[in-house]
Amino acid sequence: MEDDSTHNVFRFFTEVGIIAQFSARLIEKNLPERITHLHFGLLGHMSRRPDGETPQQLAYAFQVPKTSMTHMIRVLEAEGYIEIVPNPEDARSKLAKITPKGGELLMQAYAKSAQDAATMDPPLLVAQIEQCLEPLAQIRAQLDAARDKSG
Amino acid sequence: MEDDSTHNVFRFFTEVGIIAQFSARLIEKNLPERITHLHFGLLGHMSRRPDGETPQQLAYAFQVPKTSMTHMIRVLEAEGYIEIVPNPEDARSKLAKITPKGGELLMQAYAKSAQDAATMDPPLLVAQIEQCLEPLAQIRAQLDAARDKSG
DNA sequence: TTATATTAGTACGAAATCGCATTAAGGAGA
DNA sequence: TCTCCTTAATGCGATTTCGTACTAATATAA
Repeated sequence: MEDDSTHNVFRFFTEVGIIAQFSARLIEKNLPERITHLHFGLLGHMSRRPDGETPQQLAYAFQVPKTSMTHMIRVLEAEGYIEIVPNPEDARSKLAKITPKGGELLMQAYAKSAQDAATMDPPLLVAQIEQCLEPLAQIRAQLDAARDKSG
Repeated sequence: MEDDSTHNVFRFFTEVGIIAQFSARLIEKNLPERITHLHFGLLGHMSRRPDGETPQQLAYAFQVPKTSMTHMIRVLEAEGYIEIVPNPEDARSKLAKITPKGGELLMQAYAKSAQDAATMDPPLLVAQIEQCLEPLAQIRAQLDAARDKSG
């Protein structure tokens, strides 16, 4: 990779980092105390997996340490947004499932954040966002693949 | 914003969030204990501003609370990567400046991370990255503008 | 079967994050 | 000049993050 590409890659990471920070704030503005955008992401993830997922799977999917996931899950459970049940296939393990209350929170926060995004001033550049979507998905998939190879 | 756009916006935020997480890890792998990608970003920022910046300015630029910035700056100073000098224009304030040691760290981490990025397997999708760069910059600029209006 | 290695989750502790309240300096008005 | 208001930074404390070490259950192998 020659110098110019290197520079572009770093610039890309910088832009992505800043945008991620903004989107996190956008969502957390519409979440209760103690619930972060990662919790929101967890609820969304679980809502697509009604059978539940293990803490391990969740930690992997969200790229956070297992201990951090333990803590996040505990917060969500304490607030009643998820429930933890034993894993019938492995007594060491557990399954985390979203509750109706969690689904409710997810919907509410989604709707409010969508509203905020829609009424932003100056308006969100939806055309640019859609233009980026495919390449970003490819880049992410490639990063996933590289992670799986190296650890 | 109709439903489809809304969905795309959220999907965009999700992809961006995951990629940001990956890039953070990529860089932190080449940084000493206790130094994060945010510290790396701070050093890069300061390297372009030899006269230094106030903690306030840095907190704003990186969108973190002032108290968090106080702490990050303290870590960087304790390790000798920056120096804190009084602000000649305002005795309440201070200026944070990168030191030669900090510049050294910045270069080293940059070089190593560039190497890692270049040797990734499967390889980084540089074409897609460059394709996203402009739209991402526009999106970020627009988010900056929206932030300035509302707070 | 029993010993061994691996794996899921967590307890614990050090460090980081960040909201609230405080201190000190700057600025505006009488 | 003397108040009063605002602002820069920090002290403090509750919470979160995450590395290390541990426990319990599972898989493997002799």
